[in-house]
Amino acid sequence: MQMDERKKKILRAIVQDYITTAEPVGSRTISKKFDLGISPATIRNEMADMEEMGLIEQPHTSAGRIPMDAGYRYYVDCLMDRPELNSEDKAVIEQETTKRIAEIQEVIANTSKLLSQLTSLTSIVISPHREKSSFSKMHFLPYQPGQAIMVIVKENGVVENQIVDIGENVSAEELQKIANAFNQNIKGHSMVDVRHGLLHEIYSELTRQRSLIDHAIDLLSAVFEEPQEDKNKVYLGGALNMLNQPEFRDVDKVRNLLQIFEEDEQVKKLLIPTTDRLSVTIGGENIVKELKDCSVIAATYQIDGEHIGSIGVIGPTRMDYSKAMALVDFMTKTLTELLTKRRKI
Amino acid sequence: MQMDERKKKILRAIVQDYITTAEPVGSRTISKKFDLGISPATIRNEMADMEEMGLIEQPHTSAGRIPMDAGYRYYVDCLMDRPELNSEDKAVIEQETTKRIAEIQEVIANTSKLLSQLTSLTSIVISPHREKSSFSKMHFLPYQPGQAIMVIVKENGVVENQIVDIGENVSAEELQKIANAFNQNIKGHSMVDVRHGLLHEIYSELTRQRSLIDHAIDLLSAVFEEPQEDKNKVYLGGALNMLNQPEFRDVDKVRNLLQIFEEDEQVKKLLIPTTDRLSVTIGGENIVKELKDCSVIAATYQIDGEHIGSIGVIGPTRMDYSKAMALVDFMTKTLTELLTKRRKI
DNA sequence: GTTAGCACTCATTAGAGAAGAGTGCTAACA
DNA sequence: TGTTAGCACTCTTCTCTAATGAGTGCTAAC
Repeated sequence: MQMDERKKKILRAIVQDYITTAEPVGSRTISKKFDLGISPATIRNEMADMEEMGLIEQPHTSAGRIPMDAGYRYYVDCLMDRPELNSEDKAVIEQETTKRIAEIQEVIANTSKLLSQLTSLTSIVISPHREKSSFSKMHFLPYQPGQAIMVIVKENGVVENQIVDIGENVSAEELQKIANAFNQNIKGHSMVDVRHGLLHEIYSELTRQRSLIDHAIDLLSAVFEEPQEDKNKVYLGGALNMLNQPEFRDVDKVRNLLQIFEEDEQVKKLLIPTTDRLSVTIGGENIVKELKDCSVIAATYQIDGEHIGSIGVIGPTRMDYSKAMALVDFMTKTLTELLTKRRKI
Repeated sequence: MQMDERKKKILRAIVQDYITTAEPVGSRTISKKFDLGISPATIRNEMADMEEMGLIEQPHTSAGRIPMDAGYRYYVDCLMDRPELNSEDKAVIEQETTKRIAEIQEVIANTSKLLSQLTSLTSIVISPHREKSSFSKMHFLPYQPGQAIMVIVKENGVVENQIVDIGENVSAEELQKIANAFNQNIKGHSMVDVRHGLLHEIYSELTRQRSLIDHAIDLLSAVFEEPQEDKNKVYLGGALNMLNQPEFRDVDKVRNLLQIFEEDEQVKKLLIPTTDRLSVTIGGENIVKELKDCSVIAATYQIDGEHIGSIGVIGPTRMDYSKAMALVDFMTKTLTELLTKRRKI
């Protein structure tokens, strides 16, 4: 069966009405609200066809139609208005993002918050992968007797530090030697590399200064064995917005949903980009099967052309795709811009 | 009216039964489950007395009794078993806290998680006040042409860093001079102090090296004017545990509750300690009136005897006070210990 | 002072009937 | 041949009623 013009108009009407009302849409409603110039009976015939095609369904015999996943998919791909940002939202974003912010963590947290506010959906932002960044340099600073501050500079401009025990009898000069050995060997390598092999090279390099080696290895191991805590940290915003959706009137559903939100690994799965551009995952297309009634709009943001994290929103399949897509798209660009600029601060 | 021994036993039975079943407790139930040696009729008479005293109430005429706030209060103050930790929980805590953890943030996040797990309630931990910590030292490290890494060491052992623009024509020696001026003047002062007055002293100190002053002031201002973002950060754990309580079968209640959890300021209010020791706030005693059906167990943790943050759990008034109090108490001590030890690492 | 017995209250549950929304089908119409 | 009006039918939702059951308060007996 083909989707002729009239069917398209009717499907479009069904999706749009259902998005705003969350009620099954009947033939009479369409005939009255949308000026299609055809009678309810005709609409009924067309709807029966589209039901056969798997685009819409009836919750029960005497109810109107609601879109199925395939119906939303067709709507998003073929029927929807071009996603475009309204000027108020744009103004809000620009106002919020011009604030100068020091911490990269905060930039991302703010992005998440803003996105959920504007969409009234739940936002997900995944921060840059920590292990991917490469080393640039390492320094030691004096702290207290027996301790030093180890400062690690990465090539992406992130600086980390840690107080380390060095033992009373290690001098500043010795520390400098360790730092030098370190700097010569690992510049440009990622943490993963270091942990998986380079450690040994540094080790053999350092055997020439026998007295330092034990300390050095201990220090390096301590730092690299640090659990990969916040690599790919997940920021969720507006999880509560979900509770305003009539889809989640039931506490059990709410619990199941929030449970998934609490597991970072699950949330990460949702944002795996399917395309290079804006990706839209509808209902059952989701990898996480518990979210078969939710849709995800996602995109990746970049630094210097490299995809380093993801950003997206999640909501019921019955969401305003056009608005959500416009906002995710714009926020992705904004975030890319912000992070690229940040590097130069 | 007086609370004689028999009334106490009955109230104790009501509270304990209600805590486990969440159902109103009838006179027959008490007579059967608890071996008090008196008939339901007698229990009914006593219950009528206690209802008059405002300790218990009936949800409706033909229901059993449930404790009122005052009833819980009396139970906690006079009737409850001494809060004592069971050995399994203790073992779990000890196992979890012996892991070596680098970031103070993470120590606190873990504490929060652990506490919610063991109590099946929602945990709240408030991190140390950032502005209160005093300066110890400042360093500059080379980074890229025109930029340097500024490392700030606080007296509580926290180290922060930031990449700063210094202009192409500032040498390493000049930076060192700035650092020295800085170190001589502000050691032992808090960020607030610096912002509110010391800046000028440093300024006049530095006038002797006229060429450096502009840079110095700029750098300092930039760092200190940074918004006080994460001062008193709030960590919530197991907010979902609340949804398992029959008290929150209703989505509206869930939303109201989670809404409060999302506002850090509200959550902070809950933990304002009322006593120096473990504080128990029951139902309507809460400042946040939306939580009139919840109780909060809270305590403050310390570094070197100074109260620097709070820790607690929140749950329905119908909670296992004894267990919750034992756990909060023990975790407070554990956290104090962990943080004190950390300073010496 | 304590207890047994009993009438009473009120929430909860199940079932029946009415109302309403929307459909599918058939037959008439252009 | 496509469109429309009319109508019977289905299924949900709401309301009302009756039955059930838990638990009480009161009274009278122990």
